[in-house]
Order: sequence, then structure tokens, then C-alpha cells
Amino acid sequence: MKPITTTHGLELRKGAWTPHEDTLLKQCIEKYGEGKWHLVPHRAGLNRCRKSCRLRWVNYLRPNIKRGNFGEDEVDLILRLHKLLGNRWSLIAGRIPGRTANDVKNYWNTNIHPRSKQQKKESSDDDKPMQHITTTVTKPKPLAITNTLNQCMDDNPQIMTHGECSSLIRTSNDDDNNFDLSFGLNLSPTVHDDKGKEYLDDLFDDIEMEDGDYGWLFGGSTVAGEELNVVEQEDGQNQLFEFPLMDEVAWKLND
DNA sequence: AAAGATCTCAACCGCAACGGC
DNA sequence: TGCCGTTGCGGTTGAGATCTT
Repeated sequence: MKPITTTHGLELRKGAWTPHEDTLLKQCIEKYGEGKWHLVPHRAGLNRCRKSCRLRWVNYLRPNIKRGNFGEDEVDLILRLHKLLGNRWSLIAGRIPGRTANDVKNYWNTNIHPRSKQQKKESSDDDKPMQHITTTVTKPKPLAITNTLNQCMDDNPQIMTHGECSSLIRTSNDDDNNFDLSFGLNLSPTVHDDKGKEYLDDLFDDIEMEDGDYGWLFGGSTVAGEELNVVEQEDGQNQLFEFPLMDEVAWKLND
């Protein structure tokens, strides 16, 4: 391992972490909690930069991190979310319990992306004229809300309706809550029409619909709280995404 | 069995966003 | 309002593992 020298002459360790370093970092986070990463190396007695500490915790040491192969459902979800969000790995990973952004990114780069490139190559090898497909991804603004959301919705069932906008919530009533498929999308009244529904249905078109497991709720004015299944995230927050209207979704829907 | 090729994934780097002053 | 420190993200790298010849 190659140490680097800091401005004050101390050498910072780089490269693979040792079990001892892991223990020190774990103990530090357990004692002080996550955050204040600039203090972590000193608190933990580690000769590592704060970035390295954070990365090690987030990608490896954090509890409930799932290891091993991705399941079919997970891959399917990644594909769909990538179609919607592009390379927003942290947002995608946030929808897949136990998987980190790095995991998802690595899986995409090693398993999914090469496959799609291969398919592209194969199709271009055919004599068929290439169909020109442009893919545009949306850049949703993540909106973190506290896990009191459900309570708020009980108190105020209109919470998902923002002024003139209609809300669109994708739900999962799966008791296991394997995946949080709850999205909040603010759609303008101009896209609150069949085209909008068609686009989003198309995005998730082949998910099995069993006994109302999954579905789209177009919130005219009210969405009942119990219809929303907002899964609590590891950090105790639920997340919705707010899509600015000017984004490409609107473009696509108005196409 | 050994050497080279390929794959996997942990870790690093650079940068943009954010918040405090 | 601009500066500066901190945080978090996405792209990239490279060491070790695995596969192929």
C-alpha cells in the first residue's frame, strides 16, 4: 500500500482496509453516530482521510448491507429505475434495500451495460436499418421527508396533492416490502392525461399485477393514507422525488 | 500446471452542491 | 454575496480472483 503525505507531514494510509481499521471505524460510528466525517479519522484513531472512512462505512461496514448476487427482481428494478433516473446510482440504490450505490453501479457496469452494448452491436450487425432511439433521463430533485409522513397523511390525506398539480404514486402492497416502489411525482395538469399514464405504464409495463399488488394511483385530489406504502429507509427517512416540470418527462409526455 | 486474459468490486479521485460565516 | 470547509456523488482505477488456453 502506498501512503500519501499530508501537508502536516503525516502519512495517510490508502488501499485495502484491515480488520483492525474496520473495528476502529465501526466503534467510532457506534459511539458518535454517522456524520461529521472530517472528525472521524481523529476520533477513530485512523490514519485515513475522511473520504476513505465514509466510503468504507457506507459501502461495507454499515449494518444490513446485502452481499452476493442480485436477484431477478433487483435487476429488474435497477433496469426500470435506470430508465427513469439514468446514472443516479444513489437514488437507485435508495430504492433497493441493502444495496449501496457502489454495488448498483458496479453491477450495472459489469453485467447490464456490457450486455446492452452487445445487443446494440448485434442489432447493428443486422441488415435492418437502425432505429434511431434517443434516451433522455429525468433529473428528479430528491425530496427527503421524515418517517412521520404516514402520520401526516393520516392527519391530512391531501398531503400528496400540491396545489394545481396532481400526484402520482406507485404503490406496493407487498407485506414483505422487498422493494419500495412508492414514487411521488409532481405532474403538471398539462401532462395529467392519457399520454402521461401511457408513458409511466410503459415504463413499468410488465410487472405482474396480482390482486392489486402494484398499480398507479392518479391522485385527483385525495390519496388515502393507507393506500400509500412508504417504506422506511435505513436512515429513518422516506423519500419521494419531485420532478421539475421542465424536465424531460414533461417533454416526452407532451411529445 | 502455468501463463495470459478477463472479470469483479473495493477504493480513489475530482467535482458540484450545500451550508455556515 | 462571496469565500471556504464539508459532504456526497459519479466516473475511473487497479489489485486480486477467476477463467481460458
